Amino acid sequence: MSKAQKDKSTEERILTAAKKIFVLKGMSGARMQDIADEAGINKALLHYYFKNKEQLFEMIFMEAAAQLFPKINKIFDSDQPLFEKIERFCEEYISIVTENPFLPLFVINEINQDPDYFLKKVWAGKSKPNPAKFLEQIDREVKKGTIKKINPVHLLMNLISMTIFPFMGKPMFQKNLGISEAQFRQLMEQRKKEIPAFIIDAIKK
Amino acid sequence: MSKAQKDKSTEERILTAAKKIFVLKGMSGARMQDIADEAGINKALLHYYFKNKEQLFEMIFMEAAAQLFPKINKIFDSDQPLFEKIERFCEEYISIVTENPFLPLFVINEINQDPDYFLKKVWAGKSKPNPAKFLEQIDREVKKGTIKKINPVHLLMNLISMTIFPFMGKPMFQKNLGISEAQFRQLMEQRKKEIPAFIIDAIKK
DNA sequence: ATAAAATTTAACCAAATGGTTAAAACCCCG
DNA sequence: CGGGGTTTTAACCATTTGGTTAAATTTTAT
Repeated sequence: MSKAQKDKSTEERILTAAKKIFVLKGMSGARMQDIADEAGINKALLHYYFKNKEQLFEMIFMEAAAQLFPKINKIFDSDQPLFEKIERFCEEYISIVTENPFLPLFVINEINQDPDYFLKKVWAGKSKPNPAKFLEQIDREVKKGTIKKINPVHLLMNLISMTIFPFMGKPMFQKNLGISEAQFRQLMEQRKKEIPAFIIDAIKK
Repeated sequence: MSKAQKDKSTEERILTAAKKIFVLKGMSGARMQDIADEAGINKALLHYYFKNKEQLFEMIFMEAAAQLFPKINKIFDSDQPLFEKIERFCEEYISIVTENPFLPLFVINEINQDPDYFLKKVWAGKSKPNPAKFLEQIDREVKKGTIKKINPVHLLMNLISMTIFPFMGKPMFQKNLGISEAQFRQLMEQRKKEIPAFIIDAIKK
């Protein structure tokens, strides 16, 4: 059992352990025994708290998705100017993911396993994302002549890609560029400013 | 058995089937029975051709990695001017991945499962990537004053992120933006020009 | 035609895995 | 102290899964 868990309640410890294992190995790669071990308990007690693997997985997945998605929507749906939105998105998103570096790969993975099922689950009831507002905002700026002509979808893809992908490709980048953990963190910290600057340079007239 | 496979040799059909299943479900999610079914044969024959799951998986993974990595290196290591390299990379990479949309997620996934093992395997013997040359080239352009001051590592990350990520987030983008298969292909086709233009706009003085 | 190779059938095995159970031990609160 | 919820122990079960085997059948090349 890892140190950080000793004081927490058993249920909390199970959830923390399950998150770690599921996020690391995915649904099919995770073993209930691994989760029990990680939580410092036995399998019987694990099932005493959670009926089965699927139910536990769904809790973890939903929590992970809730950590990643609603924040995007809130920023994109706000009434800030375009450039400020871009800056805020990078800032907040990189902060979240720096603390949970494996979340994006995990979530995207499981979504790819069954897009209809998981995406319906994710925006069930609450914050279904409304990219329309953000896309229209870009369109307006283009027509105003504030920024260069660009298909808003490409701009959105560029923003999200540059923000998220480095975390998914982390081991690859690290091995190929000889980057330490500390250096990687520092790079990601820089990207909070670097990406908005890059984008603004690319689109402003 | 899918139509495209009827004429191919059994071994080829197994490899095609295995690629499809492994790439879709990952090592832990893939079932030997699924591969046999997909290849239109039975499990006994599958093991008649391939000793075990690990050996088969490694062939598929190596083939997938070989499809993705060496081409990057060749472009980055060439003697073309910077802007041409960027254009060529986007062009060729998007072409490859359009025909194999699940490859990047698959490879990145398995690399994350065991970075040391898989990355050692990938650059075993042959094309270990040499990003140094590309990074130095960027540095030279910066010093020459041709492009704005930028950390080459960020530029490299931006380029690779924008090129690859949209394929990994495909279902997410499709659901959220209401994009059909045809529209997605068209968007990716556009990105062959869009990304280089975007980058060049961002960095040229 | 015949031998060799490829393929199917079908049964089987062992290990891994998700899940259950019942009894005992532990712990905390009234 | 006593009882209710918690946790352990340890055995057990059913299913899934990777892998094997042997015999029968089909295909292919000589």
